[in-house]
Amino acid sequence: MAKSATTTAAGPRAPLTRERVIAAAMSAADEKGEAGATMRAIAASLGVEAMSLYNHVRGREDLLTGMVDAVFGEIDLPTAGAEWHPAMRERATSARAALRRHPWAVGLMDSRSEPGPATLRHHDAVLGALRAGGFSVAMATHAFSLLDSYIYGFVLQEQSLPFGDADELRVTATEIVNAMPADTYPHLAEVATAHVTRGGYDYGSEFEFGLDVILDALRPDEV
Amino acid sequence: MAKSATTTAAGPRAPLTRERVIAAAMSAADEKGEAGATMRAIAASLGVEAMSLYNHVRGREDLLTGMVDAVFGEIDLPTAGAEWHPAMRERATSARAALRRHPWAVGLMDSRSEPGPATLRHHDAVLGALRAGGFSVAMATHAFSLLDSYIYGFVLQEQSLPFGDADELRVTATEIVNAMPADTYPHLAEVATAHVTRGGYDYGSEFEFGLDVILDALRPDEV
DNA sequence: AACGGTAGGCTTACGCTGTAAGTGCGTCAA
DNA sequence: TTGACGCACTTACAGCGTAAGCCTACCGTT
Repeated sequence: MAKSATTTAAGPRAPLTRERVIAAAMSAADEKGEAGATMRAIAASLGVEAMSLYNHVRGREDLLTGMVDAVFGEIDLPTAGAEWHPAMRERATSARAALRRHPWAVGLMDSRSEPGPATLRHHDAVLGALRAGGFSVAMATHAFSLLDSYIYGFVLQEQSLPFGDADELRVTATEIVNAMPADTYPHLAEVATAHVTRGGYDYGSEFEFGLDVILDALRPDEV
Repeated sequence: MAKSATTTAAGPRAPLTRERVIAAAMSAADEKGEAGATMRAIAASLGVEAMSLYNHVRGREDLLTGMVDAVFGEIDLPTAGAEWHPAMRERATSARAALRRHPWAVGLMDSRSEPGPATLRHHDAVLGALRAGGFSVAMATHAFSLLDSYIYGFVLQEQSLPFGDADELRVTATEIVNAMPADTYPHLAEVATAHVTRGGYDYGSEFEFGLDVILDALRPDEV
């Protein structure tokens, strides 16, 4: 079908690369969910057959690992000379944004144990910012673990909420208040009622709250 | 094959139920990973054909949702009259233990938006403990979100580490120090070196550190 | 004692998945 | 001009979730 154009001129098809394959897989997963990003679907979006992908990727698992690494590549690195406190704040916000752009990423992380180059670079930069801020090696590890746990966990919760924005929350909360037998889950009902009456609540603002609690509790150790 | 025994006596096969199906699926996933827990494999472990499961479960998605809910059912509820601080501490430990027993659970959570009854009961009890401890509705929500984010995120990280215990960490750290081009990831190298020389570090203790930071930063608001 | 309904197994079949294996073309080096 | 090689292609297969329909053992009624 595309045979006629294949002459001496520059090929009618951009060459496949590992990066292009991973990028196509990410788009497919963003649009149709992780399960929708099949080898055939990814290949089709590149105008190619499924098996051609295997020239650039070891298999599906390798592809998923590459996708996760690419997400880390999208997170802003802490600026070189900046103060650690605002730098960590910005990084956390950027990380959350990247993980929300690619909702499949968090769910993939727990099954991947070999970090890619972008992941390593990112981790190294964060540790560096903390060390430069006066954190000891041990304390930097503590802080890093705590901050990242919070970020990943928050996004995980955020994605499993049955509502997306403030309006949907209001609708959902109303349904809950009406549907619930009133005293089976009294405290959930209390929270739901508060949101129905108050409204305008965005779960996203919870992220700021927790992040500030953690950042204010952390500080470099002077030894 | 099992035909002969089918007489008037009590049936040779325990009746299938949703609970038995979910329990079998959990065992299968614990042993062979989420991907290994196929409908056919689960059915086989119950001495039944795959399609029989559909009499008790709407489909694979429904089954996975039930499994996640069952994991929440394994988490200890905060004791009724206890102080909120130790109660939250115990719940966090119990939650981490349950999520570690079933490594597939965290990865499943982000794709499931309808909480099951055990999940609701659990959430209600935690909110109740905080409210009883003097937290306002808003503050209880903050605290809950922060604590759960930390727990989920920590387990997520824990599971994607390329080592399991202190010994494996030492081996891995040694490999990293030896294999790394020394100055591509200087701060990672620094941390790895510290672990090689010091040793005996268990990542699990990081959990305690972060948990205490958060618990100490939280307190009920007196309004 | 005989009967009809129903619950809950079973079998079959379909489209889709990841991927092993082998084929053939386009390009570049000598 | 020729040889080799990279890379996309085709074919094929086992295993997946599940729709549809069948079959039998049980139970309440008559």
